[in-house]
Amino acid sequence: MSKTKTKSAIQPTREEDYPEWYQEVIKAADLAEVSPVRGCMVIKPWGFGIWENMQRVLDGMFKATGHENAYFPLFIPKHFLEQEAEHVEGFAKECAIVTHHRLEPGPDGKLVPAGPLEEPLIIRPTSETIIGHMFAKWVQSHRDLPILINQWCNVVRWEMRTRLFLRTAEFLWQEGHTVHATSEEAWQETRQMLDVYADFAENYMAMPVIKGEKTVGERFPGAVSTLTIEAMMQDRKALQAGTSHFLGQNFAKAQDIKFQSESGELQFAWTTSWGLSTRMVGALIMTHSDDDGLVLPPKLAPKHVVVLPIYRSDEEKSQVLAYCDSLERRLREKSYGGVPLGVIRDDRDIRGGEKKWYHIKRGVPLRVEIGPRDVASDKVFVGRRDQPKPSDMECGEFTANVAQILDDIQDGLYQRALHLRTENTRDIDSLEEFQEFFTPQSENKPEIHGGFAVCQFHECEELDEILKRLKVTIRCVPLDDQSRPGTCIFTGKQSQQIGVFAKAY
RNA sequence: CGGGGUGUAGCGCAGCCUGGCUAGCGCGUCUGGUUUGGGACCAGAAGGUCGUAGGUUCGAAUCCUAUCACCCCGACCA
Repeated sequence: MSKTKTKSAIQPTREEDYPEWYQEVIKAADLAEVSPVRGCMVIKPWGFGIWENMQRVLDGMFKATGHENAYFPLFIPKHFLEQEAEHVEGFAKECAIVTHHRLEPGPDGKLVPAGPLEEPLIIRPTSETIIGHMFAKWVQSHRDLPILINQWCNVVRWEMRTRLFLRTAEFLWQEGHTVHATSEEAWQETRQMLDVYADFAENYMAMPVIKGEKTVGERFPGAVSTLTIEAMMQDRKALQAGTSHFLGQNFAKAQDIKFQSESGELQFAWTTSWGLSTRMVGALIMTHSDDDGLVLPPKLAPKHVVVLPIYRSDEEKSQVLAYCDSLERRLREKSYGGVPLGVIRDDRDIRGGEKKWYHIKRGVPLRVEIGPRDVASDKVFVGRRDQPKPSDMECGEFTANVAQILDDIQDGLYQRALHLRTENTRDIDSLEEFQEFFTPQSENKPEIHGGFAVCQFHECEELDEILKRLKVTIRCVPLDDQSRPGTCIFTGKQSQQIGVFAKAY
């Protein structure tokens, strides 16, 4: 055992080459693959199943907080994007543009674009402008407010680098857009949705997050304030997992979203927007998976239990399968996390070991192996994805406790992730220590190092340069920590706030 | 968009420098057999316009030119 134990299902291991490990986990779990289209991925059923669960949970949360779903066009007329100055500047470089509406055969027989459009159409990188345009029509009176809208859709941002789920030219997300009569109410909405995201991350993804505010440099283009949830991946880098923006009156003024107040005067409205994308699937992978492949938090797993019948003769087969039928029936009556327990059976005619590893690599939380011996003793052989060794259980005990076992896995994953973050978060009060913290031992092939550094700081150009050199970014100013006066550890200037610093995706 | 690299079977690669029989290897696939509470073994088989277009040559995966795509390092980013 000790001899073979060193070999993991995924190679390289996290320690050996984290980025490569990440790619291999996706491949081994059959979540997605690169497409023939530059920068775009194909999400395969197992990966899309995770996203569907994310959608289901989040959609429920949005509706519980009073939001409604709607749909707006994929195309945005170019001049819409030009309305808000900072917004244009932030997104112009990464826009895909449609300039024609027809194809015609060219001289060499190949199709060439014809019928140029009078005004080019931008493929939405985000929908503030098109939705704001509609809002301007919908809002007349204070009685029309608030407007609480969410849309599930795809967006395109023409990025240079591609990493499956983390950064692709096209990705899926939800974007919430709301309009309010007062600044206070819009702020409250911005905070509320950040809390919804944090709730989702911690209680469904089992991923601890830090809630914070982005600094000016990291803010959403056009926003007054951007709130974020930041998570630590297993390579100790930070991943921005969701953002909620207080847009103030910037977009309302740019797009003329006005209403008549109770007292009859015309006022600009206050807007917010908030979004969370398929990047969360990447976050989930990098938070929990191990050197044997994907590990899924049960609350978002497309399936919870896989039943693996084991038999040789036809006689054994009928016995074992009958037993599986009855077990599966009982399991399907159960529910977990508000949905029926997801049970699948794998009775493909392949070797048992191969089959077992197939499901380990895909991250199915529970494997139940049933052979003639188990049938005879009314036991099941239960393998938990979060534990190396399977164990025998009374069949009745298993079916009675399956939800609790899944909860236990869910909780264990959260605790493990929280532990990693706690272990690798450090309060730092000198530049020397900061540099040491973020400098790998070996320069050529940097080992996993660093983490979250919590430091007193003051935003300025000098700080930007230091951070750029170290490839570190300010993740956020944590909301939980009250601002406190002190000295910037980088420049010695007066400082009013502390920040979380990390290398980031 | 700058700097570097790679395109050869479904996947991973060798061959290229120094041009030469019918382009190889590993994994996977298929067939047969032996196995069977564990990612097995043996034997056999299928599968390639060597990224694309042009050029040099008696002869090009190999040399030259152009082009496209992808990867890595920068700049940008949910």
